[in-house]
Amino acid sequence: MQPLLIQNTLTGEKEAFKPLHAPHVGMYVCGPTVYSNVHLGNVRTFLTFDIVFRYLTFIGYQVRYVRNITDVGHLTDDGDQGEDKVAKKARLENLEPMEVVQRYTNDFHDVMRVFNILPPSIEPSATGHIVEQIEMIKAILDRGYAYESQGSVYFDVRKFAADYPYGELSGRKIDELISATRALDGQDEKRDGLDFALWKKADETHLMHWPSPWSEGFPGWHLECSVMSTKYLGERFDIHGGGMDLKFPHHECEIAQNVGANGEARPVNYWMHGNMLTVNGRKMAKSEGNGFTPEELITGNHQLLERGYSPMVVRFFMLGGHYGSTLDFSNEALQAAEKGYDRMMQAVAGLAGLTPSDAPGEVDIDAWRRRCFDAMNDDFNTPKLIATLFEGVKWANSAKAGQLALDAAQCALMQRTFSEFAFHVMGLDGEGMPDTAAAGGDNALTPQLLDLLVQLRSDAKTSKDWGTADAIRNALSELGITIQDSKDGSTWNIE
RNA sequence: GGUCCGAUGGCCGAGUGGCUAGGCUCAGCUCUGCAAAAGCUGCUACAGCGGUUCGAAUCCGCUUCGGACCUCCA
Repeated sequence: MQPLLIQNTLTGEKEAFKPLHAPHVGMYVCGPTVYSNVHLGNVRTFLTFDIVFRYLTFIGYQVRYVRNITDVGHLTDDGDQGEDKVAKKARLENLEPMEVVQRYTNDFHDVMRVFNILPPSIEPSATGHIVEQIEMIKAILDRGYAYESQGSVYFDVRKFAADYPYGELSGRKIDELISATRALDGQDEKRDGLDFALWKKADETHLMHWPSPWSEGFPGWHLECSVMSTKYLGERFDIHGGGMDLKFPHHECEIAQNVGANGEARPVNYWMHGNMLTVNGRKMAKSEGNGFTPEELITGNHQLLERGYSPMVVRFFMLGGHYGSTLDFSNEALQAAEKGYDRMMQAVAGLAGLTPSDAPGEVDIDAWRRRCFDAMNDDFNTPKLIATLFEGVKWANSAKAGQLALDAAQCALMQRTFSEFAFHVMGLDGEGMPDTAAAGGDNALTPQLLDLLVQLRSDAKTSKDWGTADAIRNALSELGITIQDSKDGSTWNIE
């Protein structure tokens, strides 16, 4: 097994990854709240953990990857006046709440598919686990870390903090939090401003509600993740992921709930947080109005976008930065990524048709391959991996130009390495490659027709009929097909 | 206000004490019927000021600027 290091946000250290029950790994990632379309920032987080999932699987772990769908329970405001986001949307759009949920769940799945983000092993929904959530509230009540108040149940943070560490993950201190919550009034149900809801009593206008021992109501904001991670991964599991902005209060509350319910002191061994996608240095968020949807990105139909970009280019762009750093979006950066991506795909395609040298190879492909592993083993460092792969791109191109010797074994190992790291681990789908581009076209005859045209042009070149040769090249160019000449003949490429 | 993080060449973006990624852009060259592609070469940076060290982008301190979280947020 590869010696993998993971930046653990719980400890702040980069630690050697040791699963509780190797080769099995349990991973939980906070999924989307399905009350609106996902934007590109959301996509980045799910991409981050897609890479984690893919790489762990690639190096031989059997991963149970749980990613939830939040379809109830997030309040729009703090305090008692809060309204469920799903219910609010339903009211605004005049829909059944579950209709809203279904619509945006479908949208989410579509987006994930477009970006080649793999589905998780289990995708549980909050509304499907109301019974379990009620059970966990009972357990927390039984252990004395929650109290009922007018039909609602709140987590007693101070009581909990007296027995267990609270704020460990986010580096918060209880006393500092107190002063920060001074502005929140009108919360007379709570004993303390720090307390958070486990169960909320629903008023008459609330659309989504369930019976419980305390009231007809709905579960609190953070409870579902505690419940579903425990149910499918156990009271203690390996990796919990999510966006940086969920660290506090969401993940802190999750830990408190888990510990409060069963006393297991360390429910999660490795906490991982993906950083934000920014636009002009600011976090992309719905409330900022600077977010765009994947569809807008692809079509280019948004004021921030000069034109559209393909999903794989966007994927490649995002992997060009480390998940733990903020990544700034710009048209310039996207266009640079697009060129780099195309160049890599071309080189990989060229590798397949390369004639190996009889002479022994001149570069150390084994060492290069090892450095690919090293990059990923260093906390999933995809930018480093990409840089390493580009060294291979250069060699492949040099070999094709007859300037570098690569023997048969080396060619094979390079192809295998690109296949594994570029396509398998990074999940690029090779859409820019001639074969697949043509296969994805409308007509299976396309490659043959193009081969024919290229052959005609080559014949014209041989007879020095430059007019015909250039006419064919120009005509194809207008159709978005480029012709590349080399010593071994000409090749075509769509787009 | 509190907590935390960041500041790298024209742009993006890795890199935690000496070996000084990578992509894009730009200039020159090679190849080419021309072009494109590709290859080669060049442009060699670490916000500022101090300090530690034989040696710092990398460690420490201060300053300036930016960001995230503290309220739903990937």
